[in-house]
Amino acid sequence: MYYEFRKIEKKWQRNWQKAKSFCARIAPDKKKYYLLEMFPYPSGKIHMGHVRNYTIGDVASRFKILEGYNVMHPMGFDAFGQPAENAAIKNKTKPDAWTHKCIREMENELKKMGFSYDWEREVSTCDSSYYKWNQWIFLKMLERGLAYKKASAVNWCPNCATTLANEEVVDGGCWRCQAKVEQKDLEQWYLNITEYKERLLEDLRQLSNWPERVVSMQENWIGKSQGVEIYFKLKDSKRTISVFTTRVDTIFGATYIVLAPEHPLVKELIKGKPQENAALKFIDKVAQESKVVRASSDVKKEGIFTGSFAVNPVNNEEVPVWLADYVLMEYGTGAIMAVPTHDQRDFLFAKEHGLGMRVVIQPKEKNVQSIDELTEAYEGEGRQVNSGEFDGLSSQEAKIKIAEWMERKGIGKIQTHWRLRDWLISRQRYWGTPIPVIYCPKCGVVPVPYKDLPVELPKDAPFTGEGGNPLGKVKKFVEVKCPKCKGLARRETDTMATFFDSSWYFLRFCSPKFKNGPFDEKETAYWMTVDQYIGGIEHAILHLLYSRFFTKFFKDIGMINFDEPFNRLLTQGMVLKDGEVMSKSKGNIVDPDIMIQKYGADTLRLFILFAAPPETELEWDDRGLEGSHKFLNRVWRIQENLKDKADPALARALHKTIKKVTQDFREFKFNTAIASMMELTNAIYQSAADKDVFSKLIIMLSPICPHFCEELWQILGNKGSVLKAGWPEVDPHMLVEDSLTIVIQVNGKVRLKIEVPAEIAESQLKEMVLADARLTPWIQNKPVKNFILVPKKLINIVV
RNA sequence: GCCGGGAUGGCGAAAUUGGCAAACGCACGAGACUUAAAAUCUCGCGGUCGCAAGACCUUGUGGGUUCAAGUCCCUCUCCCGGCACCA
Repeated sequence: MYYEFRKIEKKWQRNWQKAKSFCARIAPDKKKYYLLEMFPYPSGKIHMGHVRNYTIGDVASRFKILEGYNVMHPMGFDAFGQPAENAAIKNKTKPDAWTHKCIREMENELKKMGFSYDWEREVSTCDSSYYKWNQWIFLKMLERGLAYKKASAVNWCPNCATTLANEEVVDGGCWRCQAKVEQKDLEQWYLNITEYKERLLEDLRQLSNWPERVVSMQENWIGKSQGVEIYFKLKDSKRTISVFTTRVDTIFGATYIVLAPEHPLVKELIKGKPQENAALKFIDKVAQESKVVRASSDVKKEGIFTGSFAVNPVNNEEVPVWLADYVLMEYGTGAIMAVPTHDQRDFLFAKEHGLGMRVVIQPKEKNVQSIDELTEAYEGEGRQVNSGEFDGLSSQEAKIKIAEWMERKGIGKIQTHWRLRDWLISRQRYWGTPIPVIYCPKCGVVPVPYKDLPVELPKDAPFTGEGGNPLGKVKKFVEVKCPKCKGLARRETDTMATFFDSSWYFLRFCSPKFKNGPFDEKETAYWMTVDQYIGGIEHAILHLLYSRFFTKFFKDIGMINFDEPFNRLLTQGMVLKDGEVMSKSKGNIVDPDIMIQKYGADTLRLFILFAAPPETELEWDDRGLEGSHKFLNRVWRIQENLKDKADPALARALHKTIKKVTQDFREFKFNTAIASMMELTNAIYQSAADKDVFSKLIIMLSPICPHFCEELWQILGNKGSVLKAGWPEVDPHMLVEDSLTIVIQVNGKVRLKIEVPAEIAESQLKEMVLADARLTPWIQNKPVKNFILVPKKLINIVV
C-alpha cells in the first residue's frame, strides 16, 4: 500500500554514489551549467532553511541534467568562524576537531536529502589547502596596495580582550560577558574595496537577472551622493573649513556651520574663548558615547558654540561655528553648513539655540513673508529668493548654476561622496586564516614569501576563553625570523574575517584540488560564470558585494575575463512556523531529520516546493506535508494498476503538462509545476492509466522526488537511471484541440459558454452567436453597439 | 525621510501578462467501503438572496482608462525589507 521510502531512498543514494552520477568534467561539446547554492556554515545539523535552499538548487540541477546540459553542482563548507572557538572553550576540544566532526554530520544530513552534489569537489575553508590561497590572494592585494594597515577606532571588550563587530555590541555592552564596550584605536588590516566603488555601482546594471531589491540594497549600501564641497574661511585665522552639501541651492540661507566634535580644527577654534572649558567638556561627553547610542535618531541633538565665526563665501556674511553631536566625522568632511529654513534638523537646532534663519527658496503654492510663520523647514523645490544673482531661478536650475559659479570663483568644488567604507578584515581570533605578514623591528611590515605559504594555524593553541587571541600565546607561531634580514621578528596574530573565505569559493569549486594557484584558469574559463546562484536574502549586501569585488580584482590581475560572477540570482524566502522565523529561543523549530524519518526526503522536497513559490516566505504546515506524502502514495498506486492502453485525451493532457512544467521549471515556479503534475495525475487516475503518459510524468517529477521516481522508472522496466531518460518534448500537434470553449459575454458579463469546432470561421461564429436564443434575455431587441471577438477565447457583445 | 517589495476564500496559493477570479493543495462538510476506526474513493466547499433554475456582489481604500481591470494610471491606508542624525 505505502511505498517504502526508507529502503528506496537509501538504495538510490548508494546507486548515485557508485555510478558517480553527478561528477562533472569539462565537456567542450556540451553546454555547461554551473549551479551553485550558498555553502553552509557547518553547524552539524541542517535546518529547514538549508532544506529549502538546497532543494530548489537540486531540482534546477536535475532538470538541467535531463535537458542535456553538462551540470556542475558543487558543495562545501564555510568552516571558519567563532562558534568553533566557543565550542572549544566549552567542551575542552579543539576548533579543528569540532569543525570536522560537524562537517561529517552535515555531509550525512545533506546526503539523506538526496542532493545531486559532486562530492569530489567538496572544499572546506578551514583546510590549509584552501586558506593557503586566501593568503596568496591577500599578498597579491598587498602588492597592489589593495590591502593596507591603519589605526582606527574599534569596539573593544576589556574583559574578553578582543574586538567586537558592531553587531556584537548589545546595549553598549559585550554580547558575551556584558562588560562595557570601549572605543579603542587599533592597527587593523583593511581591503581597499572603495577603489572599486564606481565599478561596483556601475556594473549593477549588468545584473538584470538579479532580484531588483538586492540590486537596490547594494546601491543603498554603496551610497553615491553628489553635491558640492564649500570652503568657509575662518574669521581671524588663515584656516578654512570645508563643508559638504547636496543642497547647494540653499547656500544663501546658511546661517551657521556645525563641526563634528572630533573635527581636527576644533581645539584651535575654542582656544582662549570664554566657552573653552564648556566646549571641552562637551567634546569629552560625546567621545564617551558609543556610536550606536549616538546614531539613534530619537536622542535630542546637543551642541555648543565654539566662540569662533566663519565667512559664508557666497555673501561674505559672518556665521557662527558650532559643535554638535549629530555631525559625524566619518561622513562628508565632518562639517556641515546649516540652513534652518530648508532642513528640518537644522530648523529644530536653530530654534533650540536661537540661531538666525533666512528663506531662500519659496514654495510654489505659497509665499512665505516672515520667518515667524515657519513651523517647520521647507525641504522641497521652489523658486530662489535672497540668493543674489540667482533670484528667480528654479531651485533645480540653481543647484547646477550655483555649483558651476562656485567652481569658477574657487569657493567650492563639485564632489561625490560615498557611503561605502573600506573593508576591515582583521579579527583577533584563532579560527580563521592567519594574515600572512611578519613584523620586523628593522624591516617593518614584511609579507610572508609565497614559497612559505600556507601559514598554518598551530594545532596546540590554548583555549581558555581568557586573555585574548589564543594565537598570541603560541610562541613558536609568533616568534619567527624576518624573511628579509633573518633577524628576530614577530608574526601577525590577527586572522581574516570569514567573509574573505567566501568571496571566491565559487572559483575554487572549478578546480578544487589545483596546486598552482587559487584556481585553474582553464577550468574557470569553461565553468564560470555561475549560471544560477541561490541563497538567503541575508547575504544580499556583504557576501555578494565582496564576491563581486574579488571577481573584479581577479579580472584586473588577468586571471579571468568577466566582470560579474553570478549571472542569475535567486533569493529564497524564509521558512516560518506560526508566522515566525524558526529559532531555538522561540522553540518553534521543525527538525528536517524527523520529517525525513517520518515521510522520507522526497515528501519533504515535494512539500517545500509546493507550499509557496521560492522567493516568498513559506509557512510550515505538518498537514501540508502529509498531503504531499498522500500524493506520492497515489502515484505509487497508479503504477500498481497500470494498463497498457492509449487514451488520446490523456495524451493531449500530457503534452499540455509538459509544456507548462518545462516553462515553470525554467522560471523556478515549482509550485505551479507540481500543481499541473497533480492535475495530470488525477487525469491518469480517471482514465484507468496509460503507461506512456505515466512514464513521462515520472520523468518530469524526478527532479523533485528523485528516489521515488528512480524506483518507479526501474519498475516500469527501464534500464539505467531516470537521469538519462531525457526531458520529454512537447509535440505541438498534440496541443491542437479539435473543439474550443468560447466564453460569451454581454456587456462584459459572462452569459454563456459554447463549444465550437476549432477551425470555425470568425464570421460563422459571429452569426451563430448572434442567432443563439439563449442570449435573447440579455440582448433583447437592443442594437448591438460593439462586437468584440478574441480569437479562440471570448466574445463580448456590447448592446 | 529616501529606496525596494507586497496586500486575492477559513489557510498556503493560482490566474496564459488586459479576456471565465479562486487552478492545485490544506482544512472543513456529506456520502461509499468497514462490525468500527484508519486508509482509500465520490461529491460539495468566496459571500448574499433563493426549495431550485438562477440573480447580484467579491482581489486593502477611493477614483480613472477600456468593450473588458486582480493585472494599466492616479489617491490614500496598512504590512515587510534595506539605508539613514548622510549634510
